[in-house]
Amino acid sequence: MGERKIKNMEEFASVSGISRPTVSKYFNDPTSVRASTRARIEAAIEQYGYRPNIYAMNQNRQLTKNIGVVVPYLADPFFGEIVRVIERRCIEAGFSPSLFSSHGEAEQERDILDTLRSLKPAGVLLAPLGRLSDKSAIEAFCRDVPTVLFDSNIDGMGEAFVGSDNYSFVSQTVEYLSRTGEPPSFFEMKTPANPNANKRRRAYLDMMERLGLEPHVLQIDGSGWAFEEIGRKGGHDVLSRDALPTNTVLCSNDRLAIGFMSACFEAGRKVGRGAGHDLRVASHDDHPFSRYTCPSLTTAAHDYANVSGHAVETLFRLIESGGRFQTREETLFSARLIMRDSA
Amino acid sequence: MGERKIKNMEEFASVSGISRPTVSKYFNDPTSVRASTRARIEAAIEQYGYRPNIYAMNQNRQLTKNIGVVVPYLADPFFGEIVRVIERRCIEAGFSPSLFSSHGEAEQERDILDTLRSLKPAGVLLAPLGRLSDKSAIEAFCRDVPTVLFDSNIDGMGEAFVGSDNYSFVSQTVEYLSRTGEPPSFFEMKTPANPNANKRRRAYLDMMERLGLEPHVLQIDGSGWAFEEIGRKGGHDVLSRDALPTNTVLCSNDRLAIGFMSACFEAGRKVGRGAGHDLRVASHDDHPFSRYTCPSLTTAAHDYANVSGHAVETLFRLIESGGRFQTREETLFSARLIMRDSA
DNA sequence: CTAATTTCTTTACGCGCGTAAAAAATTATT
DNA sequence: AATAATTTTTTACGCGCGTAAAGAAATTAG
Repeated sequence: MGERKIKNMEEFASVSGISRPTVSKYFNDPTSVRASTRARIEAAIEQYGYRPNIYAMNQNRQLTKNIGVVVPYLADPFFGEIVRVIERRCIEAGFSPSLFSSHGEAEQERDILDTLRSLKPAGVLLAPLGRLSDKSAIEAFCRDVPTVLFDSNIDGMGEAFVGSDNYSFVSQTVEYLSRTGEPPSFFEMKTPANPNANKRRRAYLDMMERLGLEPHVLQIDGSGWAFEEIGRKGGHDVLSRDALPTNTVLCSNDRLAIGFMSACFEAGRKVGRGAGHDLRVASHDDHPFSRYTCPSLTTAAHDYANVSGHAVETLFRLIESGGRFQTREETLFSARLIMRDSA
Repeated sequence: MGERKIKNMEEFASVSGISRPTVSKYFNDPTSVRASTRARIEAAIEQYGYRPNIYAMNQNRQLTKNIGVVVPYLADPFFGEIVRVIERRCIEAGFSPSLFSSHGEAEQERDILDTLRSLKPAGVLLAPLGRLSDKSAIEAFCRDVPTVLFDSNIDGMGEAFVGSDNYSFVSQTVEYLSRTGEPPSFFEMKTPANPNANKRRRAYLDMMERLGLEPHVLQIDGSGWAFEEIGRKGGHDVLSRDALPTNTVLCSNDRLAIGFMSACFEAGRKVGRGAGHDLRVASHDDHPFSRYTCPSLTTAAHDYANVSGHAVETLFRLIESGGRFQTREETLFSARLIMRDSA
């Protein structure tokens, strides 16, 4: 690199000694040209630092090499991790990921889908808001663009869903908690934004019944995505009303648990197991910060690596299959119980 | 919306009864056409749901309407918030933000700058990795693309920098801590990734000298972005070595403090002020989770709103000025002390 | 109401690349 | 070495839009 600046593919083709259509073919798919030709082109790229104009490239291509990645909420470190893996895999496979966050708002989600449509992506990985999502907008989008849903499912939408098996989270925590101490109450938001929450509540009720235990669901007020504050306020409410039937609380998710534990601390209730502790708290998700709560939070971990990895692979297969699957695929990965000090 | 599908601008122009060049002008800048014309075009957009092909639009435009937004680390909720504000403001101003995260890796940062170059953005908001950044790559990039740095500064690069005044963080916390109790030691990573860390250490040393107090810096091992774990390990090390000269610790940033407090809890040391507590911990950043540590963390808050708001405004001014400022601007916003329960 | 000004229409060209078709060159097969 | 199969070159067109220039139309000023 260092020669004079190449203006366009015509010029690049001439300095590299390869015809323009072949160069164009190379940029569309490097493996589609003979190895010796590929080497010459790559040497020239190295030497001249040429990159084709992506706008001109994508204008006529029926399908671009773009992949849209949409998450509901960026300030949740959970998605930060997922996105990191997804982006890396996309780039390795020769795609250009475009990242979008709905920031918890349905209107934003709609706008993002609109924007994505005009990006003509080869495929989209979409983690929808959930309950708040404009279902019909998502449905219409999925009809036009090959889409794999992840994290939270919406029945029938997209060609596939990849996520965690909520039942496996709850069954493990409930089993563990009731085996090692008093049975848990279930602490959750009254109107949860995420459909996973409903699955978890049902799993809780089911597991308690199976174990022959009396279920007890604590539904707290609050809406939106400020889970910690909702958990804290709800926690204070529950504690002051003395609404806990046992000394064990199972939170629907870690962020709620972080808030709840903060309320416990403020109310002078000691969280942990064994002598000298007032109550046990456990939760689900293995949020990146759950290791650092005081005490560290016993939780059930997403199989982050498999969820993100399999979501990407599914999308690649979908793209290769021309954007449609015969039948909608649903893949759920099991959780892993992480025993720490809170329960 | 609901009529037949419009294929291109030619067709849209004819159904809307406006000539194509005028329609083109409208999409480039809606205010550049007469109000009555604008109304007719917008009615037609509404009716036919037409959106111009962004690839064709951007191909010939010397300057696109894209704005690149680059953050060093997505899994940090701090940046999630910043990005939310920035994106909203960009969209309101008629730009299309493209979000990128370096995920803590210099190579990724370089690749992102490469990608951004080919996006031909009108401007870029860049929060660099800091110490790890490939300075020469950033410098070369800033020469080609109008760039405003934010969060962490690199001397002389970009046309402007917008961030927080690290001195104001530390001076407030040091002043508060030494006024209300024993003077603080400063707890930080030996080789911090972020240049803000160095400014904070110097501010600590300076403030302690001013107050006529003996400074004491605790530099702990570890590199990378897993601050909580580094803080926890370093915390255990410091506590077990009995290396604290006073009962007060000031952490360089909240994530480190979260780890440190986790170590304190594990070691049975009670954090907080007043009787019955072993040590006080304070920190800087007002990380979204700092309210929910146990005890809640006393810290100095970024002026999030002003930093993100002013960064965007500065970039808009820069774009309007043709991409160059006479002299590099530096804007620092002061921190606000948030007194909670940890100190 | 006329003149000056602003806005719009008409016409026309080009951007950088995708892509199709036919011919030429290269490589593989027998 | 001759034939078949693959890959590349040549030639050519078009995508959807930006944009420039000249003239027509609409608006504003006087």
